[in-house]
Amino acid sequence: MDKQRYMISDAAALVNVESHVLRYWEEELELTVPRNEMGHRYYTKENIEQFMKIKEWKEQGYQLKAIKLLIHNGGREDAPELLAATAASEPAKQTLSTEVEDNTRRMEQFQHMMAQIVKGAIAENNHALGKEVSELVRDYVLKEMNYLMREQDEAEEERYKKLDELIRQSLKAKGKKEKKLFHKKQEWKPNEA
DNA sequence: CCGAAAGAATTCCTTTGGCC
DNA sequence: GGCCAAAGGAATTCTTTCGG
Repeated sequence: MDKQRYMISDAAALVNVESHVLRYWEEELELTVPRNEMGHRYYTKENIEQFMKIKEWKEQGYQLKAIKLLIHNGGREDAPELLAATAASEPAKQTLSTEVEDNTRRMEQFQHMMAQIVKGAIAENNHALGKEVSELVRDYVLKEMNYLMREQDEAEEERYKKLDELIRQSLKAKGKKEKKLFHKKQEWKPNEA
């Protein structure tokens, strides 16, 4: 099967970008573009489609790092959603109803995302991706842990407040009782030397 | 709000190799 | 040898993000 080969100028024209952009993307996204006998790049239809997809993602606002992840994730259909979910994690925090539902749902999303990412990384057996994924996961874990721990801290603080309040009330009640007893003792007051 | 820093994209320049 | 196309790297510009 002889595939049609395009020169960089042709490919650039087809993708509707400049040739240096193709070289730049190739380098930044760690793409493998075949070379001919002269060492010149040549592009197949698949390559061009890939670059078209990259351009589309760029236009949707994805950064090259994210696109790199998408590409090495095998162009999964749900990959953009994964990234979008990561990017939107902050505002999403404010829209949920109760704390319990919030935490449960977040943990589920977190677990789901972790599973998807790790699955992708293993499937690809790609070290570079592994590094990228670990960085992504690390950041996400830190954020999540920070958020959950802060919530936990607040809950604990609230508990301590209540406990403190109870102790105060208890002491107050006890104090009144003792005062009563004291007064009783005073009333009783036996003769002393 | 502004400046610094970082990332992305572009421009410019030099070198190389094929072809006439 | 001159021309053209392409590679590659350095420098520059533009855009976005972040901290004070």
